[in-house]
Amino acid sequence: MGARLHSTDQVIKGLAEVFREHGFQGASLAHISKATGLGKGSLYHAFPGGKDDMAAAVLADIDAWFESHVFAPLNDADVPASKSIDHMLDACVDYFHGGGRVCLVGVFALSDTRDSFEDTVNGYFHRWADALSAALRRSGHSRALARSMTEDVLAGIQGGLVIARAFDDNGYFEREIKRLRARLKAC
Amino acid sequence: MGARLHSTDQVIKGLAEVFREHGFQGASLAHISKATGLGKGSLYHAFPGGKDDMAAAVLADIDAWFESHVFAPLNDADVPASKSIDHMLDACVDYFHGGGRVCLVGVFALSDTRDSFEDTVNGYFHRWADALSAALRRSGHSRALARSMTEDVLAGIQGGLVIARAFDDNGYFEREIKRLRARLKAC
DNA sequence: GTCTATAAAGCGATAGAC
DNA sequence: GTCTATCGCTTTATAGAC
Repeated sequence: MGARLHSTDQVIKGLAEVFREHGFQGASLAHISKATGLGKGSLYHAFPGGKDDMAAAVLADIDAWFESHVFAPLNDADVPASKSIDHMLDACVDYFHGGGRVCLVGVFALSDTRDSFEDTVNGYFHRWADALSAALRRSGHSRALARSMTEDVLAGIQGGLVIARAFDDNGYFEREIKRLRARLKAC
Repeated sequence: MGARLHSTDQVIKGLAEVFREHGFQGASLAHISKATGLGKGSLYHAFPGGKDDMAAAVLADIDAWFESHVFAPLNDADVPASKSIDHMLDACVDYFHGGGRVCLVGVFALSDTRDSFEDTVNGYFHRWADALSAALRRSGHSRALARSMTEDVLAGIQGGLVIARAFDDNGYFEREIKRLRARLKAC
């Protein structure tokens, strides 16, 4: 039973949990009501647009977290690039619970839900890529190499999450992060 | 609508298309009926267990394709390891339409559908990992390095598919394959 | 702001004619 | 083997009391 946590933030956390577990289509209002502790009436009062509004709110929450915890440090010229990159990988391990939590943006990217949230999904990965590329350029890499490494790292993170979940093995994700860290240092 | 392609193989191809596009939950019998050209009665005659049976048939079809086109060559000691690995990457670009087609096994791994098909999902990636590791060992790498490279490659492929779809950019996947190919050669 | 009751539509699945 | 008609249930969403 949802432990009646009705602050806006807690509701969004509950929503995120349901969408991550069941995907957009599988997240029924019955599941959502149970996870948030709110009845349908309350949910539609808070999110007049229904599930679409709820998912948009969750995505905006995720986006804001990554913006402040990951993208901003990467873009900050006052932070040493190597430090902000290390911090990015630490933040990923934390955020994705060492591989036990899927990336909702990635899940949406793979589903037909993608069409409804195309700009948000696109923007999330785009800003991540731009920020990491900027940090890599600050650490002396060419534009082309920075871009290539960035693409490789984003794929490694998302793929690590997919396979960690397929194997139900968080270690898989953590080893992938370790490999990415080494590769980013070595270049 | 569906161009009345009622051979078993064509039906399974239609099913696969629907599951890839909409996921398991989003693949309604209406969609499935349209894509296969078969009515509900015919579908339940062919798949008495309903959607679960249909998805299982699709997964078995995918599994068989990879087994014969990818895993078997990788395991074949008579084929030079470098050749079977190159062939694996070519097969992936072909099969996933250069990044425009998602990996249904990966999609299922991320969804709560995973629980229903746990063994199949697990087995698919496990046999892939074992086959690639075997090829890498034949090409002279230590057990540990072969395993690490294998994990990195599988993550790169799956992650490349996720982000290529997020950006709607097949080039992303193809560049990731190129990077993996270079890394596998360089080691 | 939260709830219950209810509407209207779509769902997976089945029955039975052909 | 394929179809149509139908069942029973769940779905999203709304209305209205409190």
